[in-house]
Amino acid sequence: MTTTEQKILEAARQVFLKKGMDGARMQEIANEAGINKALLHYYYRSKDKLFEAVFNEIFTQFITKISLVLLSDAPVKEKMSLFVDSFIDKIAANPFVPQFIIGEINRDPAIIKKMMQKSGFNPDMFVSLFGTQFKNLHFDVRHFIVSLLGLCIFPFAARPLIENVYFNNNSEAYDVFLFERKEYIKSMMLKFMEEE
Amino acid sequence: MTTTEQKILEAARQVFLKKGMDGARMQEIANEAGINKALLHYYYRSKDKLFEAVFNEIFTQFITKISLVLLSDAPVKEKMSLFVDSFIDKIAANPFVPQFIIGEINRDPAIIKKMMQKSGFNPDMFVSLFGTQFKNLHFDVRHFIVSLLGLCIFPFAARPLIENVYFNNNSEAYDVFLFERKEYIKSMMLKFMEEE
DNA sequence: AAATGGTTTAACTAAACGGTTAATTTTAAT
DNA sequence: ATTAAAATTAACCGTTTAGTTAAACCATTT
Repeated sequence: MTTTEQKILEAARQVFLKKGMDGARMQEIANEAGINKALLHYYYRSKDKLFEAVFNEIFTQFITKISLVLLSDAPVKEKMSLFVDSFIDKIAANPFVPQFIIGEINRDPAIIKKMMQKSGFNPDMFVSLFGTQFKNLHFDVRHFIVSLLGLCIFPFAARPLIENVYFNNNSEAYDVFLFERKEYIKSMMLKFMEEE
Repeated sequence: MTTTEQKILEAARQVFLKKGMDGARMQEIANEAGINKALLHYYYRSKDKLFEAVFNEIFTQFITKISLVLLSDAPVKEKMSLFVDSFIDKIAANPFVPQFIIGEINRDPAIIKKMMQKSGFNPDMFVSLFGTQFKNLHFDVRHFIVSLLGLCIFPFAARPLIENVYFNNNSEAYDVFLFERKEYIKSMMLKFMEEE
């Protein structure tokens, strides 16, 4: 059984994910949840508050996914492979998430601080933990992680464009491309990480 | 001397770039241009038309930049280096462009077709021309280009987040990071392209 | 100097928006 | 069964929004 509050959050999640804060309408969220608009304000006082709840949920989930694998103590190459596989699977299951997060942190950069402390993540944690794991390599940890994220996220965020240019808007063909992508990224990074 | 029409387009460009279609307000564009709001409708009938003009300008400029280097007949490794350097410089001079394009093509994927034909670019052109240039390598052209774009664009699109997590919101430090990025991407791709 | 026609403005309109209110229904405790 | 609290709704409110209108401006032409 799902409570009304959950139904609202789920509906808000769907609408906000697709349309973003600026494009979303309270009425549409209410319709999606199958309730009256006033009920949104009953449970979440304002559009801002409702959005914050949705963003927090999505952001926390996202950053948790990123950190879980990376904070494990597997060997770096193996860790990288694990990350690519699980991360791309995760995005494939929630394809709107990357573009949503990217859009909203650019709309309101201040939201990051708020979410970081709310979700209990400490920026230092990332730097130090990733750092100690990777320090034996001559790679720059930050560039390495940013590269990994960019390689995984970009094909989802820019999907409509790439799908048009390279796949003639064939959606199934693009799904195949996204599936192949895991192996491509892994082989690319492994070669880069080779010591010769 | 700049005409009112140009002033409007320039103002609209600034506002749309920062806030996107949904977040932009005609009044703000009018203020930015130092004119009356009705004048916007005099030159560009509607918000949609004005946005289309702005998007077309930005998109055409963007895709032209991408294609110019890639369509040259330089050797692939050299071409890749040229591309990374010039592309990152271009984005650094227009940091809002990537996020803007990504956001808007997701909001309205249909806009891509419209822009493609308006700007005279033919999708086939990319596939075939890139293809013939790269076909001697065992690399998948599409994955290769998507990787290159992701590596270059992502640090700009996700700047607020990365700047917070890795640079404690030190903007100058992040500019250095972006500058370093050119060399990092090039060395990464060169190693990947090596035949052993 | 009167008329013309493109340009610009202030004032206005209608619709959409986020949010409120007051009343009604449902739920749960006594 | 009665009552209080929680949940839900319809109607409404004030504001904001894109877009319109009619008149004023201003340089050229007649």
